[in-house]
Parts: sequence; C-alpha cells; structure tokens
Amino acid sequence: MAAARTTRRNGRREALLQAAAEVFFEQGYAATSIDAIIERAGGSKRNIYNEFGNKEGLFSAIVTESADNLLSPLVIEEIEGHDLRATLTAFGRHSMDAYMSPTLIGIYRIAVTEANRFPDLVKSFYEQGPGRTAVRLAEVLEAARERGEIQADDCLRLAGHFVGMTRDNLHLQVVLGLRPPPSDEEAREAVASAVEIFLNGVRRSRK
Amino acid sequence: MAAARTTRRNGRREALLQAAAEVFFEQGYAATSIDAIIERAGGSKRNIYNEFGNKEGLFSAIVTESADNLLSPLVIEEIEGHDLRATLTAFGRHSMDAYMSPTLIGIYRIAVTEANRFPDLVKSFYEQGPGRTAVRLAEVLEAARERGEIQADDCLRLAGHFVGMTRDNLHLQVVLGLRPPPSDEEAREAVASAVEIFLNGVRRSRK
DNA sequence: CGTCAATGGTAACGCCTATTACCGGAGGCC
DNA sequence: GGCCTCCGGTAATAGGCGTTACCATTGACG
Repeated sequence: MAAARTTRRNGRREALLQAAAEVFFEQGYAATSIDAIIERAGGSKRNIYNEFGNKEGLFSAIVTESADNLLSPLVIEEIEGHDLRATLTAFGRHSMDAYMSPTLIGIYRIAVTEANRFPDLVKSFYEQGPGRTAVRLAEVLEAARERGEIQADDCLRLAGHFVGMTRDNLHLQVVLGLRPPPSDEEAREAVASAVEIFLNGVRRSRK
Repeated sequence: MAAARTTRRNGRREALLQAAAEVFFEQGYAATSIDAIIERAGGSKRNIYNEFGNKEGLFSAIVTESADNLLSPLVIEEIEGHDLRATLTAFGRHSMDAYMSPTLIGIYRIAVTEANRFPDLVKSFYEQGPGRTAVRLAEVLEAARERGEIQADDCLRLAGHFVGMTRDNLHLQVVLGLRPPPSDEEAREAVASAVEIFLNGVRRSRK
C-alpha cells in the first residue's frame, strides 16, 4: 500500500526533524554537520537529501514547523474575558511558557545569528510569533481603552512594554545559558509582578 | 626604537580587531573564516596568529574589549539626582543607546549562539553589561524605596521589569534585522512611555 | 655597512564538510 | 513468481577551513 510507505516516510521525516533540531539548536547552523544529524537520527545522508533537498531546506522546515506548533496556540487561544487583570495574567503566562520552552529558545538563538542568511525565514518567524502576539495584545488593550479602563495613546507600544516586562532579563539569561528556565512558581511571580505594575501604570492618568 | 614598533603594532592590532569584529558580527563565529578577515583587514594570516594565537583568541579579544568600551560608561556614570523620573529617563536612554549600538547588537547576536562554546565569555559579558546595569538600577530603586517614593518588595526584579520594558520588541526587531535601530526621537518616546508607566505602576500601593 | 632578530607573506598540510554517483536490495504490480 | 521502480547505504568528489613550515624582508644596533 502506498499509505504504509507514506506513514513510514512521515515517521522518518519526524525523526529527522527532531534530531536535526536538537543538533542545530545545540551547535548553531554553520557548525552543524549533516553527519552529526545522521549520527543522532540513524539512517543515511541520502535520506535527508531526498526529503529536504539540502541543508537549508532541512533548516527551513525545522523553523517553520516548530514555530507553527509552538506559536499558533498563543494566537488562536481566545483569552478574552472582560477582566483585564486576568487577561493580562493569562497572556503573560502563556507567552512566558512559550518563550522559555527549549525549542523556542533554540530557534531564537539561531534566528538571531542567521538573520542575514535567512531573512525571509526570520521575518515570518517574527510575524507569526512575537509580532502577532503583540498585535493581538494591542487589540485587547484597545478594547479596554474603549471601555475606559485604561488610558493610552499607542496600544501597540503598550503591548510591547508589557511583553518586554514579562520577558526582561529572565529571557536574556536563559538564552545566554546562564540559568535554567524559570519554574512555574518563578514564572507566576514574575508575571504577577509585571501585571501589577502595568495595570497600575496604565490605569492612572498619563500625559 | 621599540616604541615605534609597538605603536605600529597597536595600529595593526586595532585594524585587525575592527575588521574581525565586522566579519564576525555579519557572519557569526563558525561561518567566519580567517581568510575573510584578512581580506578585509589587509596583511596576512600570520599577523593574526602572531597577535591572538588562534581564532578563539581573536574572538575573545573582540568581545572583551568591545564590551569594556561600550558598557563601562553605562555603569560608571553616576546618574543619581533625587528626581526618580529624571534618573529613570537618563538610565533608559543610556541603556537603549548602548543596547542598540551596532557593536553591541553584533556581540549580542554571537553571544546568544556561542553560549555553549564560550560560556565564560558570555557570563562575563552578561555580568559586566545587562547584569550590572540591573543591579545598579536596583540600588537606585532601593534608595527611592527607602525615601518612601515607591513601594516594592523585590527591587532587582523591578529593575528587570524596567529594562525589559525599554528594550521590548524594539530590541528584538533590531536584533533580527527587521528594522534599523530607533532614531533619537523614537528612543526618546519609547523611554518616556516606559518611564511613565513604570512610575505610575510602582508609585501606588502594590499588593 | 654588516649582522641579527623578529616579523610579514606564501604555500603547503591535514582535516572536515556538503553534495552526489553508484549500486544493492526491498517492496508494489502484473 | 518475475519484473521493475524506488529508496537507502557507501564511498567518492571537490572545495574550504584552521593552522603551521618555510622563506624573504625589514629595521635596529654595533
């Protein structure tokens, strides 16, 4: 049956992507060799070249598929009661979880260095991930503004401030490998603190 | 005279560091070849190996020296009147300028991917840069807390929130090559907005 | 002006990498 | 069951890399 062959092939594809992602994320794009990937995945190089064409193709597949898996929930999930505090908290927790996940940390690391080599890839990564998140949050804030709960002149900038506040030095430290991702407890505290400041800051009259 | 030889040598050293930094920042560590550096700097490979020992030595020299030049002003400068708004604004502006400078963007890009290869280098980079900045700001906040101007339980976390807010998506976009560094005007606005939110957020009673 | 030490340039070495040519074997199809 | 197509593994190719051996040159010093 063709189907059997297809599923077997999909399994292979998955295994390859998995192994390749691990090596790419550990070593970076340039320092990763096809041999190293095969060593981890089993099989042979021919397998990779049949499935992805070349190294660039494999890398692109990883980034787009991982980004899809990780980031789409962030967008789709309709976090939207009318309680702004709850909404922000949920938003913060979800984005923190996503940003701190090993996979996204890995992608982030490579995206940063390979921005010159894969500009399109990086652009779509940003737009589907952090960019869309910010836009979505800006909409939420806009709605709150129209309800008179907050004062703001540029909701997109405000959204940026908020996500920046939740990311802050934690993300930097994790990305630099200086500390492990935060525990649930730490994440909860960081988000709560950020939400509190943000809400207070935005609620009162601003110039 | 030995002095003449020394200064000529220092000039060479500077030129090499400059050229090497450009290539490293554009291409990343692994993808940068010694030949490419020489092509840009003139001279010959022997020059590099005499001066820096090997590729790692050259790279380490770049990171430590650039970081020193760029980050030490951030710490030394004693921004400290008793006007918290002015202090925060100055702090925000300085750190924004530093973080958005092409050199620091370049270092940041590489530090992120080469964290596994050069853990010590990355650690000292963080501690001399973002880490120390946060600690310094935390001290300022602590002082304000003791004067009763703000309420806080963890000033270091608060400091992290503030710098995160000023960096926010701008830094991410610049690092990913999706937009140029902000103009003075944009930087001013972003910092002013962050300061406003932060001050309001922190001033009122927090749980 | 001759000697000597050190430095800069060229070319080689050995290794590693992405990519492909080739071949053996394992199914699908009649 | 026999043929045929496709796929996976091995080994070869061609190029690039960091590093070093070797030689020419230069500038200081007596």
